[in-house]
Amino acid sequence: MALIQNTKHENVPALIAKVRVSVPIPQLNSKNLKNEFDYLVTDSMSVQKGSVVQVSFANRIIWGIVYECSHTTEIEQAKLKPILSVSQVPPIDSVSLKFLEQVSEWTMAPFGQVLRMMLCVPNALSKDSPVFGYTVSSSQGHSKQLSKARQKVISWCQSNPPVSASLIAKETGVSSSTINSMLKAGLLEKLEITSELIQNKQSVSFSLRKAIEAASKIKLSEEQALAANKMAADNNRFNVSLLDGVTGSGKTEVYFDVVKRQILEGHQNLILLPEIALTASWVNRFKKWFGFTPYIWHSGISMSHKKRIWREINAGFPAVVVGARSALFLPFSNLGVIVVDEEHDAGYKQEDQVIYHARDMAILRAKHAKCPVILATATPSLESWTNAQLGRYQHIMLENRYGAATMPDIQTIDLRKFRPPSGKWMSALLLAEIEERLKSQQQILLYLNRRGYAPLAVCSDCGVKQSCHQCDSLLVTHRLSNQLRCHQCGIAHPFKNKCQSCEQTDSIQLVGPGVERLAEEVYQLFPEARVSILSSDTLTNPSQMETTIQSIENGEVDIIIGTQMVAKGHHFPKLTCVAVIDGDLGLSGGDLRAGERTYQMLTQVAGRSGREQKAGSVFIQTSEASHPVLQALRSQKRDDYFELELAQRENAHMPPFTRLAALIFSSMNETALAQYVKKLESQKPQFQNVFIYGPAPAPIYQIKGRFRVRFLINVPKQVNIQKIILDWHSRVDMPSIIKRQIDIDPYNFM
DNA sequence: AGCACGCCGACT
DNA sequence: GTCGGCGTGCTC
Repeated sequence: MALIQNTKHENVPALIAKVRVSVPIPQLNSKNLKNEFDYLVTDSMSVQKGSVVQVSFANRIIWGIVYECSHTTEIEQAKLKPILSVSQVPPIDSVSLKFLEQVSEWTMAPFGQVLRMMLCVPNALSKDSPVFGYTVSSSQGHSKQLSKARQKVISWCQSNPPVSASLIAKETGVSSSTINSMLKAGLLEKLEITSELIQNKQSVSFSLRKAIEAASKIKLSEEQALAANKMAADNNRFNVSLLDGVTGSGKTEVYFDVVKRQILEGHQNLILLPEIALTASWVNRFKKWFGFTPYIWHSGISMSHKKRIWREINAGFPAVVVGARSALFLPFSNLGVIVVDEEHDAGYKQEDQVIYHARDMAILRAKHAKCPVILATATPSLESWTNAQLGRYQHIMLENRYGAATMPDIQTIDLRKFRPPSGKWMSALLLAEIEERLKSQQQILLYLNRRGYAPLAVCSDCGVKQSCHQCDSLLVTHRLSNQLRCHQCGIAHPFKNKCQSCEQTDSIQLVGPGVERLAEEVYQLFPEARVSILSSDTLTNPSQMETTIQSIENGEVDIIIGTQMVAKGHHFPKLTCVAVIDGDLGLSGGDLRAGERTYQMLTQVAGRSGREQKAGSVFIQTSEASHPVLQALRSQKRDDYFELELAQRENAHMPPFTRLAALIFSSMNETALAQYVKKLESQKPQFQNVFIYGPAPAPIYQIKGRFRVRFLINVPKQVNIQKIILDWHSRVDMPSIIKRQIDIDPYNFM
């Protein structure tokens, strides 16, 4: 933190100190773990730890962060370059830096790559180019006769503060060349205006408070208020609350209330959502409560908005940021509370570059910022639920739906007893229920988590299942686009009804249902009904999504057919019946979390039913009606199922009782990869309770020409898995043609 | 990340 | 014979 002092030299900037700068490059280098490089400081600059500086690096200019001041260096003087400039933005908070360090340590990603996530808005760091505004020239009286256009401009400018030419042109309806010529003629004067509103913490805080006061007051139920008070009571230190409320219980409003208290205190607040598709209706709810719009942060936000948000957050202004997982890496310096909504959602797992789980990193961030975290969900992850049971998290339950709404009644339909006719997917029992709802004008949601028309296309002549050439996965038939598509890599072939193997024509048989095929069945049986299909194939952009959601809310749709994109977050007031077409989907398959995920998904879908006055019902078609997941759903005894699942995990020595890490090595060179991996295998650490499985070909062995081999490590929770991996790998030099990917706490076992 | 350097296929 | 493909290596 030492400020570099001035030297006596007057004109020539003297090189007076060496500092170590961390640069955002994704290179992993065992000798330089923090991607630090030494630079010289001239006496005209003042830098301290956290200062954002511009340096010349490998023939280009990049932004980095000063990490160490006034130190000695082993680098020869001639190689050292000076820092080019210091950014105007305040130095990055040391708490933020510590957080980045720990993310890098935990995920084993290079520090530079983690740093890059924070320095992702270069525009925010560089100085703004000056912005000019125009006013009526003071020096000159208008001696000459003015044209109409010029008169307009003069009178507009006289009664307005100086603004940009384009704004004047827009306001007065003249062309910008008029303004230019007036400037030349000396009628207007150009002067620099401050581009950013000159604001400070106090004024921002004041206007947010004003907005909240003006917003309509919505009353929390007694249960909600109790929950909010409990969480707000323990406000100014690190703690985790699991806000565990049934679907429709109004969790959002409860954490809104906590956030509101923090904003009134002048703090910054971060609310994470698992996907941006949910934000539109969420933001509307927010505005109603707070009377202002939160800062929205995700990959689609424009650079100019990001710049403004980044700067205000870095300057410590009070704010509410709602965003995707990347929002965690904003330079917060004044955090009040972090909320992780839909805590259980797999969308929080970042699977590329720095591999992390946003929920876990949010908790880490809060620990450093000494602020509370709220994990909100109707279906906690087993990890969080266990932590709550053990008392590590404060467990806050909301057991009732908001207002008059009650929980839906959940039944299973045994497909072995009530088998639909061949090529059809809805049982007679279900059809009767649908008919009844249609008569009384209630909405029905048919849930089938399968895109397209049919998941399997098989040749009736030679029996070959049509599959993808690059991916080892089956091709899905899409009727609406008349294509065969691979859902793994996205490749699409026109559907020609010709076998890829024996080339027989008209031999392809389509097996199994997708949403398109289900829609076909619905059209036949209920020709009068108004049907809408919601899948990522039919709704390709947010505005399409909006209009469809709107038409459902307005009651312009009778039957909704949807994939998992309808399962979460939506509130359809007229929807009273949810039918899960295939409740077995997802229960099978060797995935560690298959049961847990199915439970969460079905609970979420079921939760769409009966969210207002009319009671809802849910029907799940299944041929495994006695499966524990379905039993738990029927009896609405979630915790019994969790206990059962946990017992199984404990038995199998699996998370949350142990910790996993997946290591994937890949290379174009198959033999070099095999050799390296064999060496690694021979050096496997031998500890009690540390299990290393592999090497085994990854489930998708080849991607884009790279061969992939995987190790899986399983250790007791208290073991430092990162250290084990590091020690192990330091024993064998990795050839540079091999790439290494480390996934701590993997969710995806592909 | 970028960007230069370096070693093997299709071209005037 | 060269032009340029991208695989590999380096950056204070």
